[in-house]
Parts: sequence; structure tokens; C-alpha cells
Amino acid sequence: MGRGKIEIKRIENSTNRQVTYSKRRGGILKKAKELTVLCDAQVSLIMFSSTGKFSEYCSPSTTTKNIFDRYQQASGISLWNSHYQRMQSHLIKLKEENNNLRREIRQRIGEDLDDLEIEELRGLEQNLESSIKVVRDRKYHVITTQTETYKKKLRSLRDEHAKLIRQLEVQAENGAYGLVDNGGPDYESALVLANGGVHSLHDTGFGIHDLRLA
Amino acid sequence: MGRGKIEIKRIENSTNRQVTYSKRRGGILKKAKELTVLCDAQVSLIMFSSTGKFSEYCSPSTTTKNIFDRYQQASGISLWNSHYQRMQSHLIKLKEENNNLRREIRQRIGEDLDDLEIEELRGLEQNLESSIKVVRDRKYHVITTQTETYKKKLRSLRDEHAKLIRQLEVQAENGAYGLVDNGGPDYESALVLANGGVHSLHDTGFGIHDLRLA
DNA sequence: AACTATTTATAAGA
DNA sequence: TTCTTATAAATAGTT
Repeated sequence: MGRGKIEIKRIENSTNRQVTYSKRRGGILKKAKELTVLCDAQVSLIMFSSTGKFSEYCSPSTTTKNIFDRYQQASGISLWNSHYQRMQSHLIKLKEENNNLRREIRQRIGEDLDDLEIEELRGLEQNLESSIKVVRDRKYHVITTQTETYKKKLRSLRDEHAKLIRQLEVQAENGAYGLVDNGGPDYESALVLANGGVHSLHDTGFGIHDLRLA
Repeated sequence: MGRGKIEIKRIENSTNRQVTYSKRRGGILKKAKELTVLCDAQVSLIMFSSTGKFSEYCSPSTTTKNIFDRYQQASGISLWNSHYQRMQSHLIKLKEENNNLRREIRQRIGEDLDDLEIEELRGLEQNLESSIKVVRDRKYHVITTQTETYKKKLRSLRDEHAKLIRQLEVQAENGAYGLVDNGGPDYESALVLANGGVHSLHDTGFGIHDLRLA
């Protein structure tokens, strides 16, 4: 539709190609708009020229994303399936893993035992027993360490205290002030207080296993 | 371009609209193809008629997905980010949950205890103790039920056996054959066998707690 | 970017 | 839907 008929094949002259692209781009955009208005259609048109220039048209009643979504539905082609699928299956795998973990915990808590066979129950019991042993050992270790720390602190405190007393005694011998020695500080009370009080050892869960450490 | 000039506005007559859509759809598709060939361009054209009919064109040198990807780059609009983001955060949430569950299990198994305070260790120990109690109770219940079932079976077996013996005795009294009674069947052995053998009760994990049930 | 001779698209009718 | 055809619109080559 011009001064001469042209064959529909690639225009080799680059400038010509550019000019034709520009003209026809305008034409097709106009057509798309007209189709939208006249026929109440929804159109998405995306073009890249051979030089990479990008143009688009999208019917004002919708969005490009919307058209893409409908396109996927209509064509059955999933545009971001590779990404999406991989994530989806990962999600499902994680959920399943999660459920299994929850189930294991529930069983370790003593729920959800109805499906277990007698052998599985036995296994679980033994497992719990060995676990409790490890936890108990760890607890003892923590308590021991803590107690040792307190003992050390107490010892250094006592040493310092003794030093002070000696100094005072020296002062007293040398001078004006009298000194009453009440038999030394109450180390026993101090130790108990450092451990959080005797009640915490007996009444709030340390149990008989802790007594030999107190 | 027709018998008369038309105004570019929605065609109210539905049939007319359809016809015009069909004609112009062909026209714009042709234009898209020509643009592709003449100008070496890449074009994606997607159309939905007002009745929902779907058509598309895509330059043969590429794919719709490819055009979409380029479109996203060129326009800066992310078409599936909302999806993607939601899945991504879900994924992260699940992973975190998973890690926490695993950690809880590890601690219930007696691993990974180093970070726990003494109070947490105490809590864990008590928790495990109560769990083991529930598991043990359940085990007893299963064992008891199983044993009861075997006992019942055994009783009915014994009854039947006794009946048979009476019948044989009647036959013996009535006739030709002698009958040697060796003191009855070995019920004890039968019970033990029904429970899977005495060894399974003592040597493979039922433990002292099971003895009163055996 | 304009111009315009021509080709092409299409509105209306069948 | 498809064909026909008069006419509007698009555009190739030119300036």
C-alpha cells in the first residue's frame, strides 16, 4: 500500500528497515487501539525492533500481567513454570518434612501413639530413656561447673577477707582501735546463697539426682 | 476503509462487533507477521474478544515467554513477582520452622544441649520424664490388650479341645478303640508360644516393667 | 517529517 | 461464516 507493491521479506537496507518499522509500528498500534475500542477486546502487543527498541500497547481495561495470566490459562503454556514448579515441589517437600518432624515430636511427647506397634513403642521408650540420661548428665555437668565457679569465687572472697582481717589486726596491734573477731564470716550461708538458695535445690525440680552435688 | 467511514467507538450491535473483530483480528495478525518479516522485529500479540475468544501471534524467531522476559527487563515491571515473592517468603518460613523442629528433636534426643540454661535443661528433663511415662503407659496398655486377646483365644481353644476329648471318650466307651489320656494338653507352653516366646519378654527390651503382665 | 500514488484493509451488503 | 466491492486507511517511495 504505497507507491509500489513490496514483497514481504526482510528489508536489507538498514535505514529503510528502520523507517518502515517506525511507520508500521504506528500503524499496528493504531489497529490495536481500534480493535480494543470497536470490538471491546483486550489486546496486548509487544514489539522489539531489530535494534532492540521496545514498544507496547495494552488495552486500558486490563493490564499486561492480566493478559499474561489469561494467556497462560487459554494456551496452557506456563510461562514461568520452570521457576514456579521447582519452588512448588520444594514447598511440598518441606511441608511433608515438617509434618514428619511434628509427628516425631508429638510421639516423643507421648501423643499420637495409637498407630505404633509394640516394637516401635519399645524402641521409643528406650530412645527416650537414653535421651533422658544424656540430658541428666549434661545437667549435672552444668551444675557441677556452676558450683565449682561459685566455690572458686567464694574461696577468693574468703582469702581477701582473711587478708583484710590480718591488716586490721595489724592496725589494732599497732594502734588505737580494738577489734572483735566473731569467728570469721558465715561461709556456709554464702555458698547456699550463691547457688540460689537451698529451696531451689530441693523444691523446684533439681530432684534427688542433684543432692550429691549440693 | 470500507463502504463508509466509521467512528472509532464501541460497536453496539453484538453480531456486528463479532464480525468486525474477526475481520480486524485477521488484519492485525497479518500486520504483525509483516512487521516481523520486513523489519526483522520480534512481536507478541495477544487478543481476547469480548466473548473471551483468544488469539495470539508470536514472531517465529522467539517465544512468548522470551518476549515476556524481555518485556519485564525493558519495562521494569515484574509480572510474576507477587507470586514469586509470596512463595519465597513461604519457603523461608517453612525452612525456619523446619530448623526449629529439628533442633527441638535434637535436644529431645540429647544433642545440641550446649546452649541450654540450667532451667531449660531441668524443663527438658521433666518433659522427657512425663513423656516416657505416657509411652510406658501406652506400651502397658498394648501389651495388656494383646495378652487378653491371647488368653481369650487360648480359653476357646482349650474349651474346644476338652469338647473333642469328651467326644473321643464317648466313642471309646461305645466301641473298639482304646484312649490314652496323658493328662491334657500343655497349656503353659501354648501361652508362652502365643506371646512370642518367653525370651522376647525378658531379653529384647520389654524390661522389668513388663514382668507383672507376663 | 511530509507528500502522494498506490496498495491494502475493511464496512456494508449479499 | 465467507465473498464482493466501493471506499477508507495505510504506507512505499520520494522530496
